[in-house]
Amino acid sequence: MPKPCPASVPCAHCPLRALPAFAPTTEPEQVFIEQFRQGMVRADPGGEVLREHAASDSLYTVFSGWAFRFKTLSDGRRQILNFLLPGDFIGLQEQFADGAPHGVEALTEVTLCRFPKDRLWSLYREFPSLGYDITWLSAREENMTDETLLSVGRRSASERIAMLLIHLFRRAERVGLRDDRGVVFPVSQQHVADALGLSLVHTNKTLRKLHRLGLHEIADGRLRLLNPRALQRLADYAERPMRAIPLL
Amino acid sequence: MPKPCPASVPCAHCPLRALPAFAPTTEPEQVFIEQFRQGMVRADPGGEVLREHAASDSLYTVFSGWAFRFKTLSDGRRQILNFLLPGDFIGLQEQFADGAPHGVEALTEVTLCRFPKDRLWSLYREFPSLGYDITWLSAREENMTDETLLSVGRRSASERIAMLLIHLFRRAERVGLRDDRGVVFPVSQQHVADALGLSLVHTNKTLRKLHRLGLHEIADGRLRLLNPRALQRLADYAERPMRAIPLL
DNA sequence: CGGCTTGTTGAAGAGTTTCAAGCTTAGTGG
DNA sequence: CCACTAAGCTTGAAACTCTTCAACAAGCCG
Repeated sequence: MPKPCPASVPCAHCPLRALPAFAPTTEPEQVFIEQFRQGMVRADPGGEVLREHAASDSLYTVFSGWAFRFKTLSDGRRQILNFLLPGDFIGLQEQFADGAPHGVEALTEVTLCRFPKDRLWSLYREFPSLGYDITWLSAREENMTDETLLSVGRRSASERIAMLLIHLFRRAERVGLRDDRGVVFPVSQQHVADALGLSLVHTNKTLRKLHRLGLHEIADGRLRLLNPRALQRLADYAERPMRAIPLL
Repeated sequence: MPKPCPASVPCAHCPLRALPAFAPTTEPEQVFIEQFRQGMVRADPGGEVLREHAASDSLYTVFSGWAFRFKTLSDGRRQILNFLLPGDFIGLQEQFADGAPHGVEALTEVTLCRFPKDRLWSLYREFPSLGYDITWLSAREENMTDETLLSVGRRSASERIAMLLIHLFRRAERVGLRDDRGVVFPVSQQHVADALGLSLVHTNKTLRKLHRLGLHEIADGRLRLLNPRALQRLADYAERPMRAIPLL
């Protein structure tokens, strides 16, 4: 679904790998990844990266931009499962199901590194350490989904929003999306609503309330946490140091 | 936390492996698993298998009985993330986090096969195919959590309950827990409520409503689906053939 | 300029929670 | 053998959070 991308950054010069957020790879690993990769592709804002229920023959790593995973009910109700930022791996759930159990849509322009699904097994065979890394990424993603499930199941609207803002801020910050005006934040209120199981109207009112209380500010596609402490208290969120994670 | 278990079933005679629900393992794989395993342990109903936030040095596969994964907020609100049935793998999320991001509690008496966490990497190195299987199990679990997130975020109380009943029925059936009186169902209404992000009272009323409509019956610790079609329609759930899954 | 998307607000209504109470069953100890 | 207790299930009523409906404002783009 994503279109081919003219330019292609060699793994050796990948700006993501330079970030402290990502665990270092060995030389042979990196060489393998480079030849395993089938070039880069891109998708426009709102474009489909993975169609729900459809089969795909690719796996991806987000190189730049934002996207999200989602599921829909037949009458159109949509649940966003997770937001995808640079470094995130896409398509693993589909690897072991028949037909993508969820869709992936681009939030901004997104560029992706593409990998062949049918050769994943060879990766495990030839580089067990990379297989281990993929499991790691999978477990990490599950942890994030679990946290969201806790939010949606047991937190109030204000608490959910506080949680989401902190969480996305941290994640964006880690991949270098922060400057003195906050972090890039291409997420509409409709997306927030769909991610938290809330209606658009109530999301708007709650967001306004937190803003009025001076907890955060969203302007010009950027998010700033004005009172992180209060947000953390509201969300019942304990900050934990984040480990460096693998990057395929 | 679980206690040692006197008897120990050798993998070669494992009754689970005989079920069509599980993918066959090769002879050398099974030999490896057997020596990788550190015996069997058990936990009583209500007992802790994994303590939330605590470190553990074990991974487990459920051999018999029911358990569940959960997270709690500091004021006690609890969200059940998933139910665990025979064949399910426990502890992978913790492998890559510091401290268990969720707890695991026994619902019935549970027996588990225990594996050493610190040797997981050696499994990938020596038997990449088993590493691949573990990733598979991880992706499958994520799929289940995603489905629950869709339920809790976007389905009404009746729809959620219909979904849960179908899903648990299917899973229990697959591991041989069905007879002519339905499937074993050791789940209290409080558990249903905590799994679906509902209050106990509303769960009760909704459950009664579905029962009054003749959709299901829960009695003597057993669940029977009296009108699976109607339940599926209500839950907007499309039955898909389930693949055989790996068993460690 | 008109059309589209996103954000904003008020009011009414529905679904769900909370409070409060009683019921049944199984287990325990006198 | 029978109180007594504890856990789970059940029900009605009141309160509240969140949704739906409806309308308008602001910004962007062809």
